[in-house]
Amino acid sequence: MDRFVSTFTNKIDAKGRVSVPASFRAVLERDGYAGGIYCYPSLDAPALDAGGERLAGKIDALLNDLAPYSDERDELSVALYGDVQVLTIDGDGRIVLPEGLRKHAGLQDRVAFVGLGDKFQIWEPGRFDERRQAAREKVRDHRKLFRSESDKGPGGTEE
Amino acid sequence: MDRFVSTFTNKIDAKGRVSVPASFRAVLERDGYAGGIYCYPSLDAPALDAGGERLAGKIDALLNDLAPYSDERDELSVALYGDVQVLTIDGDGRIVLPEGLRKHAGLQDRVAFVGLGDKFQIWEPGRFDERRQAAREKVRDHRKLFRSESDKGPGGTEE
DNA sequence: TAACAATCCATTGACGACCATAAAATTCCA
DNA sequence: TGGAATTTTATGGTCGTCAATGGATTGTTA
Repeated sequence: MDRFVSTFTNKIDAKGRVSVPASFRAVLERDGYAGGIYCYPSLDAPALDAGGERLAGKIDALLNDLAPYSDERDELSVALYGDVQVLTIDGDGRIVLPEGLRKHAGLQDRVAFVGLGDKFQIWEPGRFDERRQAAREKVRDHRKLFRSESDKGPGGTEE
Repeated sequence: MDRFVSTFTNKIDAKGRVSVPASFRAVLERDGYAGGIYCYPSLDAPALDAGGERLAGKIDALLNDLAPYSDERDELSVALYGDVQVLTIDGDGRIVLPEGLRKHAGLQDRVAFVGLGDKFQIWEPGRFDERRQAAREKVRDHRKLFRSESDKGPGGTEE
């Protein structure tokens, strides 16, 4: 297992600690884990993006694609790096979410960890449900991409 | 046998476990089985879609067609990865269906496994019957196309 | 020394591994 | 062909382990 998959909802305790799902921790360790996870506010959602070294590498790559002194790159650099927090994982697999991050995602007492393949997001569970409903509507539009293979009639051949 | 065929109805026990039909397990092992099955809510039915590595590969392929950091991809990722559960099969060939999935399909104490070729669906038996009735209505309209088929239904094992 | 952060310890509840039984299908043999 | 024996499959239960959670204790710094 080398991708973040599935959704897990955990509780924030009185001291602001949350357990990172065990399966996510396993992925992080394979992913050049260096004692902490990179976490920053999602650019287009009331959520947090998080991941390990691979995610950090992708951010670098994204910025390197932009012209070195462009306004666009400067703004994106600030937007990404400026808000990045390196959250250490304690001995029991928990992290502490700083106030700024909690506020951006509207986190109260429970958080949803949502696996997205090479990164994962942290959502307030209620908001995530709303977003998921909306996303499913859109996937419905792409249904045709699944159709061609799975709806073939009897007698179809496989590879 | 490398495709999921037939319908089997099994029971959910007190711990939420269900036996995956033996013939389906055989297909999964041929399909690059890696310890679990991928399962998510069907987009257009009160049922669950499930399959092995081949199905997971299709999801990846769909996402890889989209621009890496687009909003569209993020949304689809949430809908697909976020809803996907990796269900491990225990030593006796059983899986546990999490609450969220059970709710979407309206599963109570019995489930119908419906083979669809390269994936299969999981239905609440009553709902599946309704759907099959509807399907028969349509088949009746097109009966001329199926002249040669004399007696049997969808080929299912029913009790 | 008060306040806060990091580490350690304890409880509990869920899940996985394992075993036991029953029903059904298949094989084998008279 | 009939029926007994064996294997496969479905289902039920038990027990141990680990993850999630809550609380305590130590350390650090203003």
